[in-house]
Amino acid sequence: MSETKKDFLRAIVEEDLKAGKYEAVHTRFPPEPNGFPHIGHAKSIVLNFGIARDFNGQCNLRMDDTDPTKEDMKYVEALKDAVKWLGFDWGKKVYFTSDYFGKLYDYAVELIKMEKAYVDSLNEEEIREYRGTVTEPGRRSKYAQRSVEENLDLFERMKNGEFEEGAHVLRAKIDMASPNMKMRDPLLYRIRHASHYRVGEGWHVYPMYDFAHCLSDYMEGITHSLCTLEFENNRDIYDWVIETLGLKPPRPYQYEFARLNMNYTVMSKRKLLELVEGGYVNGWDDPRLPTIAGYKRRGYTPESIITFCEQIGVAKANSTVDVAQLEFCIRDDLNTKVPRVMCVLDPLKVTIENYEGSELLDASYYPHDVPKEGSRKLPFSKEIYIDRNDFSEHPPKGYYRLTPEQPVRLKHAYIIACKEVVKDAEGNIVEIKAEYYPDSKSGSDTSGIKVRSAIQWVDAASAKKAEVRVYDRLFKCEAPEGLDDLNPDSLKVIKNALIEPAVIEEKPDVRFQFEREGYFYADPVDYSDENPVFNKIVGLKDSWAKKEKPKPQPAKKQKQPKPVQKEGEVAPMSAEEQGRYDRFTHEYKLNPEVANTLARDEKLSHFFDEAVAAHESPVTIANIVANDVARVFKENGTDSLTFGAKEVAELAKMLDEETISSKIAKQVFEEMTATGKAPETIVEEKGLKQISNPAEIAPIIDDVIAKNPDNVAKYRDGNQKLFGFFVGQVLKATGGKANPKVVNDLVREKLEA
RNA sequence: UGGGGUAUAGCCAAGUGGUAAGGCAACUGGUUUUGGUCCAGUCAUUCGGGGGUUCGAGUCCCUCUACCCCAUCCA
Repeated sequence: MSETKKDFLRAIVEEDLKAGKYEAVHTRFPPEPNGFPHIGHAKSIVLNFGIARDFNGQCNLRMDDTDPTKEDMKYVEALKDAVKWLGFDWGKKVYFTSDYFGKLYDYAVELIKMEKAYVDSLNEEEIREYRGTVTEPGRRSKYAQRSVEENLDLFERMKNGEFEEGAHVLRAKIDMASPNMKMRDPLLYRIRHASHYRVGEGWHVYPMYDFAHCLSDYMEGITHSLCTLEFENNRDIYDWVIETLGLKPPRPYQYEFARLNMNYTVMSKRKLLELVEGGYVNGWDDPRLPTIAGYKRRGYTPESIITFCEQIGVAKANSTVDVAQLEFCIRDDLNTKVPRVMCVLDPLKVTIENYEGSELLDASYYPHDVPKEGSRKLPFSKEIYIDRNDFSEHPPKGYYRLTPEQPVRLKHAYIIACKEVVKDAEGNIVEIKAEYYPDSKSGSDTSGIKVRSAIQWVDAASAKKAEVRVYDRLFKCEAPEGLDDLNPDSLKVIKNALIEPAVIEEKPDVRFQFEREGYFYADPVDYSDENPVFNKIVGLKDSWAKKEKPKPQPAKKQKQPKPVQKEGEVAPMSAEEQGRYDRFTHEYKLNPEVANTLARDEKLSHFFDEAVAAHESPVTIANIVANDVARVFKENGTDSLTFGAKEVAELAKMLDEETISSKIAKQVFEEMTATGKAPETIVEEKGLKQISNPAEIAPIIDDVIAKNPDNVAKYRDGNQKLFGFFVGQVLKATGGKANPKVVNDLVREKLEA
């Protein structure tokens, strides 16, 4: 993990490792076994196991099974299958939160003893009511007053099953007025008399996610607990539990990333379940579903899914990935892997009138650009089938295939020409009578005939009948909202496709490219040699189809007039703020924006006044205070400042006297906030005084110009952007000390010369 | 409405004050016995809007806007 691009999570891990915060990284993939895994899980699996692999750490597979009413062993198996299928190794054992019920209970008891948790006996409705709303604080239940002894007794009896469900809950005692709703005395345990799929009947209380998850992470020695964005608000509880219990380090920290969304499909458990239970698809492994089982059954390779997950990256912005990206990954993977064979989806009979007998043609399984060996014999005789799409009686412009006037090559065989089109009573084409050119045999063609296209075909006598299931997007729109958006043509079953015999007799693979059609997979469930069934994995790119009927492209990007953005109202200033503002603008002649920033912030105003008292240079000081000091205040708060107004005044003075450049001033300021040293000392120690002597700067510029002839040419060619590049290079060469104004002038002068 | 997040091309996404990476999609052209692959090329004067600071801002400051998450005894 060095030269490859890092996502923000890997950056955090690397930094923590470098800082010695942990000895090794330890992640976990913690699904609740209450549904079948989908490609969103794959993203998380690839992330968690991938980070562990990249940094030589470990990744646990943990079933987060704290709700006995929802979970089931079949989901555990499905989850394990998914991880295994993707090629990751969870080590010795699968972890279960349910294995920690005992320890978790002990931690809860500890919290009660610390008076940080209490048994609440409000009912569900009351609890909701007491919680308040996002704008109003909640209020604490009277039961929060219970003594430690009473809480201990009650909690134990809850565990023993003495109470009805809902009679009591265990809650953390945090803050009912917290602006974070999650922190308003979150529930830790609830009573459930349900039987747990793993631990059975023993327990009558079950821990909640917020209590169990952080502690499970801690107990397993997890270092980085990665979860999706919707848990951002839960992070405070995560930290609270670990801190309140005073657990000894190292402890895990939670980081959040955006979950995967993809267009033309749905990803939520609820919606997926609706599709399956409603019979809109054929089970959890329906190849149209974005479930791991679906992709697997459809014929996707684990490699392609992993590549996809790596390509889309990990970030914090909610986004919807184009399914075309996934399709690219599987095509790209299969292109170099699978044999090419011929299958005719919509057969049209062709009789080659001047051909007699039969022969076996040599045909490689792989095209010239795939470095793999292997071939089969292709039977050829008088009667063959081609695809109906590959003949056109009245061809559109640009049609390369067979027409009454245009010959075509039969892939791996001869060139044929159409002699007669046979139609039925309704005028449908039922057969083509054709002629072949004996000297045009593939590999030894001396006919000199040029054709535009080579099409797939099968020999009538030896071809096998096959069922081909052609899948299209499950939904007809990018962001489906409900069942109404289902694509009625998402599954097309072709019963009478014809396939060359070698596919069944030789079985060179289970995945194939059906030449010129796409990639297909022998269905692992329904396939038999007697009744072959193939699933379409993905089609080939088809630039002819695109040309023939162009998609209704959303009107080309006309330089649209920028949508005017509504501007909200700015809160009016208080009298006090207004007073400061007036003073700053009149007395000190500050720019209104800067004055505004300062005036609206009491601490900044005060800081500013103090600094000006030390050095009478209001404008310079105001700029530093309103920009840089404001940032420090924002980031670190105003307590524990390492510098005071006096230091800022000194900095301003050096700036005013041009001892240092504004660029260096930023650097000095950083140093000042980090170490608390006086600006003069920093400048002195690091030798940061500005270089303004042109004689000193000029040779450096010459050097930069000499080293970048390409960019000089580009600049002189009119690429004005490069000006900044040269200035930057010169500044870099001088450690930022060159006076940028002088550099600018000199660079311009020399470049224009 | 309080709090927590996010905003860079049609879709993802790098980018930590000095030339707006990369992938997908799209579009040219070349090679091709797959209208595939491959190869060469095009595709952001600009980073949600407006101001400010700076020689220089996608990056720092102020402000506005839009979207997502939180008031399950789910996770």
